[in-house]
Amino acid sequence: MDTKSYHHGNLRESLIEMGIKIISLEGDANLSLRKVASACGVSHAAPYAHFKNKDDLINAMQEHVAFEFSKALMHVIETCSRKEEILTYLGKAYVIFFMDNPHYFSFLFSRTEIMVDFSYNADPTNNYKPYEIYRQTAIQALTPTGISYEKMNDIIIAMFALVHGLASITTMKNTTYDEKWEDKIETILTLFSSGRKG
Amino acid sequence: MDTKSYHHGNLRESLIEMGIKIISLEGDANLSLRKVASACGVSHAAPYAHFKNKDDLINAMQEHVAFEFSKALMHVIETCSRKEEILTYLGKAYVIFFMDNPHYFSFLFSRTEIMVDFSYNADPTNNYKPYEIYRQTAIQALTPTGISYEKMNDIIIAMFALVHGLASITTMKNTTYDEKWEDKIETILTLFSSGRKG
DNA sequence: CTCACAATCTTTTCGCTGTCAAGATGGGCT
DNA sequence: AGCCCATCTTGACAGCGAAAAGATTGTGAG
Repeated sequence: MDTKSYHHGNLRESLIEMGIKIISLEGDANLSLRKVASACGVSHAAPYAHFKNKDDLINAMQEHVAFEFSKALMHVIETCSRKEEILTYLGKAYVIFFMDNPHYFSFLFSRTEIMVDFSYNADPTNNYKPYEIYRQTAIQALTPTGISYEKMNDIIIAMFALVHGLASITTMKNTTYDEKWEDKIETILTLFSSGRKG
Repeated sequence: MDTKSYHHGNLRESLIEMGIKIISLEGDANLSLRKVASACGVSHAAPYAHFKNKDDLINAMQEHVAFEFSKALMHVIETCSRKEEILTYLGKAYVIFFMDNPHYFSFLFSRTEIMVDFSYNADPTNNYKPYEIYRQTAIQALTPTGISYEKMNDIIIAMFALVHGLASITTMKNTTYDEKWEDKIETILTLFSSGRKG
């Protein structure tokens, strides 16, 4: 905060937040270490006291955004009153998070961290990973139906792919859709499960 | 071909193909005009005789890959003998195209060209655009079911999002899945329609 | 045939970038 | 009080996209 002192005092956090701000406004292509440093009122090499290199800063930024994302998902899970439609609301929150910040999508999912793990021996402690959140919620929602574990696993992957695909498409550069399209998300998300019921 | 002559003779096409080769091997982050030029045995400014700037070359590369992609999809449509499962096979081809070349996915769908157009007044001449190919195939496949136009439209968007989401997930950096996971794609793709039937 | 033109390619230069090395600063512990 | 060392600055270097200016050569008009 004290812009005059030689030592910034909170540079590491400031760099992360400023970097995310730039990403959200201009996208990853326009992110440079020197620009972030300058925006923090600091010389171009100052970041190297806190991060090994540019990729190291980007990883920290990604963790920060991923945590915000998981918070948005968890909030829906914890406050949803109609548990029978929780997968629809969770999916809608998933899509809307990225519609609000389109640049976050490619930023989050094109980096080194494992955001999705479909392998049989996936780490169950990946609690903050989007697919793991969706998967555990879906298991709770689908278990009462008595579907076999194998089939439930496939269904969850399919529903997650549908949600993730909608997020990918709606955040694509120059993808066009009507204004009321956002209202359609819920309808589209329910198609899978309603189709399975009827 | 003649590496000694002052004039390359086929530089424009060579730059496009070499650029795509670099993308497929190293991803877009490692693509530079100078590297492409050097790989073509030409000075670093030579590309400017054929392309306005780097983005112009990238657009040409994207068109080239998009055409290859549409060819792969059209080939499935034209050679599919079991028309009742054409949407499954089309979706599988969609996913496998990008599994074979993971770097193509973000490259194709993060650029300026409109690859997906969900608006009501979408240009119907976008025949080579992936969503338009999928949509027209789906209309032919679903029309006999007698579903309303409105609902069919939503269903097609949902199925396309599922397919596109699978492609996005399977090509994500560091996404892990078992070897036999590729065999599961077909199963997962059929879940939507089989759920709707049963 | 020749010769000038225009397309193509090279060289040079510029500002920006990531990264590293060396030095300056000053908060906090002994 | 004085030293240490994390933090920050300055300066340098190679690689990048881009533009300007000059070199080369295929080609078509005469």
